[in-house]
Amino acid sequence: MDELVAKPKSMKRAILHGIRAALLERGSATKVELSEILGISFPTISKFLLQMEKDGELFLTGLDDSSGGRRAKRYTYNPEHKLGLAIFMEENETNYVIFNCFGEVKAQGKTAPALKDDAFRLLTKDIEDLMDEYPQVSSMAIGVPGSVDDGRLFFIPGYEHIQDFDLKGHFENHFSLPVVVENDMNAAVLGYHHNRKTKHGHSLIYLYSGQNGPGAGIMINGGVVRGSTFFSGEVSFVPQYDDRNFLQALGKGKRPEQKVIHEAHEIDAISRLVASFTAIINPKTIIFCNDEVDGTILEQIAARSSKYIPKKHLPKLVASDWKQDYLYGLQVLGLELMIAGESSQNA
Amino acid sequence: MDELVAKPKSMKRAILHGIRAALLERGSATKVELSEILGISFPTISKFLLQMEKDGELFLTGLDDSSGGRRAKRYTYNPEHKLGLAIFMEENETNYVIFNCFGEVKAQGKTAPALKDDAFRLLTKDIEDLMDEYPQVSSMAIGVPGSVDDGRLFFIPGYEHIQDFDLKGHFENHFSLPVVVENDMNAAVLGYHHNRKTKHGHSLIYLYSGQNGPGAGIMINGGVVRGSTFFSGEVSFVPQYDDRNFLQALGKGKRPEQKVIHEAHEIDAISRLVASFTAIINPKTIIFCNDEVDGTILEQIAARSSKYIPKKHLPKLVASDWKQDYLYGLQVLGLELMIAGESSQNA
DNA sequence: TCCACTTATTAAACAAGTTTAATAAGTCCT
DNA sequence: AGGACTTATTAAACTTGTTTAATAAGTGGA
Repeated sequence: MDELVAKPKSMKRAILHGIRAALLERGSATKVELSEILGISFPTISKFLLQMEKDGELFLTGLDDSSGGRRAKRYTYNPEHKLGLAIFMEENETNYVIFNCFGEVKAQGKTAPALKDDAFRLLTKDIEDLMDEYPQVSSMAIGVPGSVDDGRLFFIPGYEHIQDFDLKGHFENHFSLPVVVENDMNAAVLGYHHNRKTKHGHSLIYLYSGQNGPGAGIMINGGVVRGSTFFSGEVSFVPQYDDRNFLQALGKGKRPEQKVIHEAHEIDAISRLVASFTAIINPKTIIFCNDEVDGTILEQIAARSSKYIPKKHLPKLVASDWKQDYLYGLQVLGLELMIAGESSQNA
Repeated sequence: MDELVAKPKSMKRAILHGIRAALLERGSATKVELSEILGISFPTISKFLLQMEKDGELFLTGLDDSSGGRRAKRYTYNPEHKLGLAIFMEENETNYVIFNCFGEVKAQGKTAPALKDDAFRLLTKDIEDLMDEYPQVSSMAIGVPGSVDDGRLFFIPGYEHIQDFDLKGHFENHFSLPVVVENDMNAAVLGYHHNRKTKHGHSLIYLYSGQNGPGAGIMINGGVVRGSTFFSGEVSFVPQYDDRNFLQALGKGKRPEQKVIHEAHEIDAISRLVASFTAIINPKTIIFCNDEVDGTILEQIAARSSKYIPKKHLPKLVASDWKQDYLYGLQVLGLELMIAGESSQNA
């Protein structure tokens, strides 16, 4: 009940943000379209587009076919105007991707694993070189396999020495550009959400039964669920049988190399988890990794789940490319930062 | 990625809303305080307060002690300026409460059970009389024991004849004032949230093991969780043991009159549910009804839960007055509608 | 080809909140 | 009691987006 949202101060930024977002979402637009979409008057849109065109932030890409009168000018966002950098910190390597505003990958590569030891200096140095090569990079999105609290590495299992490290602050200071740090599962669910253009109100759960134990990224009411101690999605601990929780029921460890899910006890454990999700959150969709399940398995899970929950309430079960959703999620986060920034030319 | 928020059109309403909310939250305020809290300039605040004072919407209640200079005028919201009506639809009766902006109850009573048969006409008539007596009522908040989709009664178990009835639309048309309809558990968790001034980001779960089977109201990221088929919180169905879900584990039906939880199998079932909540959502607090548990029981549940989940991640377990939280939740919803309205005098 | 009609764009008058300067109303110290 | 200093309030100039009117650029039919 405090802090008003609609301050005229933030208008300029909000309008700019809206124009950019709308333009990127639709690929191109006319001034009238933008005015209608954003609920901003035509003259104002006009003024902003003029400045943005001067700055090279957008192009005039042609004229619409006439609908009976003067033909409308159609504008397209310049995808190369700003670039984004996404960094994936994994156990044995750190991958990076440089992408433009359309999400097209401009460059990618691999650098030293930053999590192990105190290899942050190496990573920082590598990024410095990268930034020299691509000076148009204007935001960084970093994914890490652990819990994050506003850019601080709250807890990353196996890497206690970097616990509580303010990764966001570190890079923002060093490179003077906006940085966002996010947990890998949360980034993946966000990526899926945007990629499939899921409706805003729909809740999603991304379920991953990796070798470090299963985890879930949960999205409700358009926001990622973090949990009071950043423990949300740690579904290993869900009690499922008289004397076994989800992790124990999966019987992991016995087959470290075997990724695909197929045994009956696994199906039942996952189905019980689906039932728990449904009875508690009732999500629209549960997403599995497509290297762990296939259509047949999903059908088996769906059938088994309906033993526990009325069928009509069960979520849609789908398989998706985790790696790709993860990347897309980081891109979305980075893009958001790029879009939110103010005008380059302040004249 | 559409529909801008910060339209100058909505400024007037947003400012008015902010002033009202801030004034009600703090009890009273000076112009400078409001200006700082809301981030709105002093002259603007001044202009609005002038009009609101003319309209009788607030009072000048005195002067602050000087902090070295001219003493500041202190304004207080007039709690009687508008009244709200809260209606509780229950199985055997319909209760109503008329309250002012401070949440003080001005009148209350009981009327015909509206859910049974087609007794809506009776209820509508009763409310008409009530409105004649209290013409200052300017919002209605209705609580129902079932799922609600934007004011429509999506599903109320046992009352299929009113399924899909647009309760909100019905009353808004009839009385020409804003109406909100909410599920009872959701209203309760909302009420607890506001009553205890829980931080906005914290998630809460209100757990109720009523005689119609248990249910939960869930609040995450400041919003109520509804579920894709309005099935969220139906925790009966959570699989917990080899061959029993939560409802079956509670062993309900055997003791219809016995409300208090105390048997070991109940404790374990609830503890497993707490564990599931924690592993999935990791809420800050789980609220029980104080007529179902006491401090000892809560301690037993906490102890038992820690067998399933590391202690540091377990939520705080508290008991609260459900009826009161429910009322408070409806008041909050009604108040929100009252506050959101525009100025009475449009001159 | 000219003219009536559409639709896009530009220009001018308005509206509403902010910033900055001026004024009013106190307090505290000597 | 009188002045120096603080703080609240009011007034005037400014910024920025909107509304409304005017102009430009096309289209299609006689």
